[in-house]
Amino acid sequence: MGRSPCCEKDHTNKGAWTKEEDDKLVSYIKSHGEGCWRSLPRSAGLLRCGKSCRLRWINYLRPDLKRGNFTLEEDDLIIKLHSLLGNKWSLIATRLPGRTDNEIKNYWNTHVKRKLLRGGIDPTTHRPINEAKAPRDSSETRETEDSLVKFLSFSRQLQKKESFGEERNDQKGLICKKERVEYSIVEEKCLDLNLELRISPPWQDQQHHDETKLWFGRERSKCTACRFGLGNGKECSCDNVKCQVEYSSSSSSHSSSDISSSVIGYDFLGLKLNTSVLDFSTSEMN
DNA sequence: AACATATACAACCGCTCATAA
DNA sequence: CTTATGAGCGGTTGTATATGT
Repeated sequence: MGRSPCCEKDHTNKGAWTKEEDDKLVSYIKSHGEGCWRSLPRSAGLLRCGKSCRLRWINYLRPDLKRGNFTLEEDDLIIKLHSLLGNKWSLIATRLPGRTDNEIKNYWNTHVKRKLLRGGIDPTTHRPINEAKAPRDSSETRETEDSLVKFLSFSRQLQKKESFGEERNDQKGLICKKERVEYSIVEEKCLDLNLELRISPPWQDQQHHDETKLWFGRERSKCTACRFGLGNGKECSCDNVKCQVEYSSSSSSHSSSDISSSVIGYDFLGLKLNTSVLDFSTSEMN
């Protein structure tokens, strides 16, 4: 026995919303609030499916939506979050106030994906395209990070130039150099993603939490493994003394040899991190 | 000007998950 | 425990607009 349909399809409008429908939906939600989407269309006098109303409200009519082009910072954040979370658009959207999952998804598919490809990065794996199929090890983790940094730099230059009317040369997407504007982009060496992610084990104190925040912020420059709390483990590829101290203190209950199969902590989403390589697709829910 | 193709994005569809009965 | 239901998510499609030929 199949599920009953979410709404009566025969008597509902489909396709683009009219101004009148928008007004009805907005005024109804303003006076009654967001509630039962199934019954809302009838109550609001709309010949629409509840799902359609919800989508229209969330993606287009909500007053707190930020319209307009994505900023460079939003661009960077989306790329970084996607490298961590994959196609979890709703999670990504929670980190971009005023942006919806649908908007980010569309933006990704129409803009970011193409830019990554142009920069030689596989948009799915966030790794260099020519190495996308090779097995991952610590040196490649570092290369991936380097590629990401290079791409972000490239992306910024491209966006600046495009905004000043630079021409793109043929299908290869090459930039034609013009004398007019030369931007010197000083790219910070570290990825400046400040998610306030707390991947460290829950027993750790506030001081450590503050340090973790620092590390994910601009102040520290660490390898990927260290930023994910795996410092000095086999994934660690930097010689950051701070990483080594951190690793030895946070892993006092287990040896470095067994960390790969241990629960190393919980991230901000409540995902249990239990492998040496941060892989959200296989992490269990806490 | 007319047509073809590419692009952007709103909207839809089918599925999963959470929850109440 | 099972089933029905609503909410939400992510993939896909449809369509308007822009650009190229």
